[in-house]
Amino acid sequence: MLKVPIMAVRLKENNAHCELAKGDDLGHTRCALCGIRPYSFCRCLNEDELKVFSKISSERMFSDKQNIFLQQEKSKNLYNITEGNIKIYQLLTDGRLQIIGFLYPGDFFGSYRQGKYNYSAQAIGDVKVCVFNETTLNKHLEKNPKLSRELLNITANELTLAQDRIRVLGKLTATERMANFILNISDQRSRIKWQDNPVSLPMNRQDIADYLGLTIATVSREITRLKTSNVIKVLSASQIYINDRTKLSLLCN
Amino acid sequence: MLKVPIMAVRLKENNAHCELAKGDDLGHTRCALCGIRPYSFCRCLNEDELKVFSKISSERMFSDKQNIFLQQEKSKNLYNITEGNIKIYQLLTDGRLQIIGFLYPGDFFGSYRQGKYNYSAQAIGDVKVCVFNETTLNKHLEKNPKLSRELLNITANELTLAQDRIRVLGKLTATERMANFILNISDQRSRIKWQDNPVSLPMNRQDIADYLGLTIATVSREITRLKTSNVIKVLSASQIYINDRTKLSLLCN
DNA sequence: TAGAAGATTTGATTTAAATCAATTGTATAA
DNA sequence: TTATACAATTGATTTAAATCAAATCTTCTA
Repeated sequence: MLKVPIMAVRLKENNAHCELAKGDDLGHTRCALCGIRPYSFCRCLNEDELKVFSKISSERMFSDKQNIFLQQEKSKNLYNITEGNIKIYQLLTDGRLQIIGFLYPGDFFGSYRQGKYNYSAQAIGDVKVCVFNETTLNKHLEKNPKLSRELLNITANELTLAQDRIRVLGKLTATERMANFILNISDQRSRIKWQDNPVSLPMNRQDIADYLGLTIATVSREITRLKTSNVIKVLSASQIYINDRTKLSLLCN
Repeated sequence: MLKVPIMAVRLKENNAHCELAKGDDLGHTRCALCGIRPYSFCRCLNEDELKVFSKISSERMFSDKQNIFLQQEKSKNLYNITEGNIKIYQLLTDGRLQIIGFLYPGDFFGSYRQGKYNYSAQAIGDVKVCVFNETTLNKHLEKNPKLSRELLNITANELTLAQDRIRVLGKLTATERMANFILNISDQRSRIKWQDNPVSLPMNRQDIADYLGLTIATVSREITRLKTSNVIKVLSASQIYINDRTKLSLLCN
């Protein structure tokens, strides 16, 4: 594989100068009003605990392509998405980029190793997140075993998803990866009760390529193949209608 | 990628008819004598808690190529390795196989989703494991927040390692994957205070290939390349001496 | 110790996906 | 509406790794 230094330029690692969301002064009521809670780790908390939780967290907004944090930074915060999508990615020294995951409302992120984040995180479109100071949240976990259990369950589940991705990147063909991707997006959307067909893709073709370990040209060709074989309809670049879910499932492996 | 049905035969999914390890009747003292505890999730327990822990767990032995469990099985147990190595893997419908990870003494495994294991687990050589009934362990976690926290930390760390593997399989060349692999094995060994140079590889070339998303021929060629460029010495098929760790690190990416 | 079986290496050739290079499609602003 | 920039598609060619196929090297057993 040729290592193109040009790729290093592709991603502007602009520092996050985000603004506080409106209504943050009413912090203790924020969680009570949060619509994504049923799909988030804080769902295990009761009303009183939620009031405390509102106080130890704050809300921030980011706009398209803004970085929430970078991989090399000292990890100070943990995050929970309340609105929009983010991508988490690792950047190689020569500019190659691997997208580890696309995250949705309710997803918790900010995992670290030896005090540094294990990936960079960047907003795709407008994003709202809940921010927790790592130390504060850790202290809170000591006092609140329910929350530790919930986080353990969520993290263990994330791990199984990461393991599935290892299989996809290690063994599947371009066609299989693409089929998998579309079905996963659809499943993810239905999990949080969003329309699962057609699916809208918040990310562009380059992102899909960087996620699937392919190139933009291959992604485009595979989408065309799925279209030609009537498995999907491409309503617009970012709107995909699944015509034949059974056929799509069969293509997954 | 051609899908060879022959490969389905490669792996005999022999059911695990394992024997109880000697001394299991002395259950309550087993943990106290366990040498791998400092590297295992049970390290957070005090002496009294360990006695209880010895009682809710049992020890089992497996020999080379025996399956501890299969992916499609209902998950009933969780495991901790006390001796030897195991591989966890996912099998595709057409026989292709992806090794998710090689596990070492101290490693905890048996993660599941919707009541089924997320991978199959097989012994590489002789193996001793600690077995926990899932329900029993979960009840124990309720009573023991320290243990939940410890498991959370361990699982979160596993997740970061899985994310690194996603990068490796998504973006690295065969040479880079091989270099990474050797360094990772060396690091893993030094973490549990084993000799980190030369490293002995418990797995064969086919396993390495299935782990790195390559073929046996490519793995062999890459090892030859590293040998020819004096980065490593191949003492025997399974004994690799790292001649130049700096060069090896540079090859990683 | 011979020889059989299996594991590993190495060589020749093919191929899936990458790369390079236009071209077409789609927003945004003048 | 038309230019402009950017995103996505498509075509031609290259290439890294797979596949196919021997040839060695190990290990085990008779």
